[in-house]
Amino acid sequence: MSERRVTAQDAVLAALRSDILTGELEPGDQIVQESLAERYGVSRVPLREALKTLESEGQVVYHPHRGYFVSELSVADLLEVYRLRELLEAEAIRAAVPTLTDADVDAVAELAAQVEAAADRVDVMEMTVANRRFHFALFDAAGLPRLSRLLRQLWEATDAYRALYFQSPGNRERVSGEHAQMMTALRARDAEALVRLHDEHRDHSVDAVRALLGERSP
Amino acid sequence: MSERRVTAQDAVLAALRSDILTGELEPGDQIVQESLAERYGVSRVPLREALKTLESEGQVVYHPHRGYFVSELSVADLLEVYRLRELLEAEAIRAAVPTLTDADVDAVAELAAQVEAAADRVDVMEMTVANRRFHFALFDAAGLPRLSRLLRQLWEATDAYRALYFQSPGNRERVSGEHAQMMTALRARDAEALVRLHDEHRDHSVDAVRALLGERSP
DNA sequence: GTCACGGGAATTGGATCCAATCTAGCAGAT
DNA sequence: ATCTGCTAGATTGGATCCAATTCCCGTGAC
Repeated sequence: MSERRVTAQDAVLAALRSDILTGELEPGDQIVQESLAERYGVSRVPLREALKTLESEGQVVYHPHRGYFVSELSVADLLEVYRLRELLEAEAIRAAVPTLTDADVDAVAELAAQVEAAADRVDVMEMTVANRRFHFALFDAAGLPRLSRLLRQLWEATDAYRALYFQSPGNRERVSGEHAQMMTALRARDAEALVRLHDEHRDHSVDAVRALLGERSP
Repeated sequence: MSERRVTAQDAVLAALRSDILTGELEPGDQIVQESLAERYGVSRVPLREALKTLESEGQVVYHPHRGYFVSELSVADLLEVYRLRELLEAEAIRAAVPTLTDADVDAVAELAAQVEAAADRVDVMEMTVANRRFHFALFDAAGLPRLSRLLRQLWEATDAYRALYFQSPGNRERVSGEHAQMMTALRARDAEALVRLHDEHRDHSVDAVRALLGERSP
């Protein structure tokens, strides 16, 4: 994972994620391999390998002999993602909090500051990335790599909507405030409070994303 | 999923799973694409696509320019898999039980009978397959497709060891007995009892698999 | 007007070929 | 003896080409 990105399939995978996240590729779109490969400047082989990993994450769906399509997230699917996140993130936080040193907590605080800085600059893309680093710093600290991986899959499934969520100034402000509360609980090593704050934090975003989904496909 | 298997990559994927399950490909082995492709009678392209999906399931690990290797399951990883299964299966069962009709319960009972029949015939491979159908009939009834998919991934990660578990006559007998108890709880629509039985059921297999792992890599 | 049925274009699936990278083994220096 | 640097072989990564399947659209029968 941390190996330097050299292969074309990795570059293509990153490009695909970005295109899905920015809406360049919209839910329901067929992915025409020939044209996309040309756009990325590679052949179809590495593109297809990247698509296979996106398929297993549920970001695209595959129909043999018909091709890959950007997944359409239904409301039911969205709610399921958040329900599973609730379950798994609580587990991660409870496992992580007791193991964190003061230095670790400071590092997490630094990441929270980066999220806020991006919010102030109204850099939505950077905020999305920083926000993810902040939350996963906590999750990864649990030392349960499989759990981390499952959570990454679930987060990626709703990446497109999270970026939209950060578009609104009100949401950006709320996120910063909630992160600050979470840091307080974290410094107090109060795992249960942190879980509760995390749940509220997530509930706010699910409400917003659900509203977005509703207007898009009524 | 349920589309008929026509493409070579699907066939190769099934073949790879089977080879890993039977130990034809052992943990730690490098997968030499050329020779494996030849053995399966296909070119390297569909093989590589199948490997990509196994990679995302954690069945194989991938190092750029070095290749794919069959994953080695550490004790820590094993315990993590079972810990996550405990969490997610409880959720699935609680969601599923209230929705099941009498006909559904009968269908599950039929699957339990198939497991027992395979056990009596000492058909380990068939027992593995039937056992999986039995448990997932329950999980899938929750109507949470993402949850089902995560559980499939977790089960697949330990498939190789489950087959070993069924090798022992004692284990086969215990499994049948525990399934019977679970059916009783299911008929009573007692989700909590079912969750508890499921946990015990799982604990037994984790103990056995842990013992296997221990003697293999001390 | 609707439906069934070709037939050709578009698209995907897979095979083969070449380039890039890694690995193993040897030669030589220290 | 050990370490370093190099070369040759093996292996993977990617591009191109051909085959197989699907899709789209026009034609004709009713």
